[in-house]
Amino acid sequence: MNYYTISQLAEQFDISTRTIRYYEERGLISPIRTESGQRLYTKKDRAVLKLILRGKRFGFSLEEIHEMISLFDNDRTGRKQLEKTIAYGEQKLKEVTERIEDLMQLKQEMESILSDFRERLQKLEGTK
Amino acid sequence: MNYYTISQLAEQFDISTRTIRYYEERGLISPIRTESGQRLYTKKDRAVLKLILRGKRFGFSLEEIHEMISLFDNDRTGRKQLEKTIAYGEQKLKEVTERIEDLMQLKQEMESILSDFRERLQKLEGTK
DNA sequence: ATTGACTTTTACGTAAACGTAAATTAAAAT
DNA sequence: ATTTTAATTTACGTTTACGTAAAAGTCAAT
Repeated sequence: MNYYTISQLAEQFDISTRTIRYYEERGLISPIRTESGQRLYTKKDRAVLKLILRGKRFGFSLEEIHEMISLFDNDRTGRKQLEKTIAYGEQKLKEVTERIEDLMQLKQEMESILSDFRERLQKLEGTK
Repeated sequence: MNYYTISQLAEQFDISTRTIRYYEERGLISPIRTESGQRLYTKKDRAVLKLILRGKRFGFSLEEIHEMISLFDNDRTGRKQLEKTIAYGEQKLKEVTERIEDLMQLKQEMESILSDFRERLQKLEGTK
């Protein structure tokens, strides 16, 4: 298993190193360190970063993303903990589903507006 | 046709009046005024506000939303303008489609993680 | 007519999510 | 060995999207 440096990840995702360090400040990602203190990122860290960026694109706050990440990498073994995690996950799943439906409606509207514009353009072309 | 006051809209959408005035500051919404200067919102204004809030839920910035709104209420008649508007709309439509696909993938992943957790819970229940 | 609820503008404050710069140290390249 | 490039921490700055408060005018109800 080999590692990524911070600038490699920054380049891959087209974000700044500051941004990556900021996510670490906020507890979202935890790279290991070399003896001299340099950060090294595993594939898993990379995957987490990808998750963070995806969450951001959907308008989730870093705090929300933080919670969702704990859902993913969490080793909760207790029954109570498991139930809590499942309940939280179900709620988030519901939110995601709602967003999808919402977005699909938006898509519909945009398509109808677009076809309206296209029609107008057709008419203009006709009278040229 | 009758009007809404700012606090009526604020209540309907569960946002502050400050927020609505801020959207106006940014040029996203333009209510008419009474002689004394009070803002009055039409149904159309209400629809625009709804659009803004939806855009926000999807993580669009007010600036992006502004652009998308001009797409909706815009009376562009020139051929060049129409073509530009259509091109912009198609691009946004593509973005929305990508987001939907992205979200559906996220949904899949969450579902699989959840079923994994549920399985674990089952096993725990079994050994009780 | 006056109280109370609502609205307006102006303006300063704030949290989130970084940007940017400085000083220092380490790694990579020549 | 020494330049160049990349990394680290610290810390102050900035933008977006509002919150909050003050001062003053207005509308609605009693």
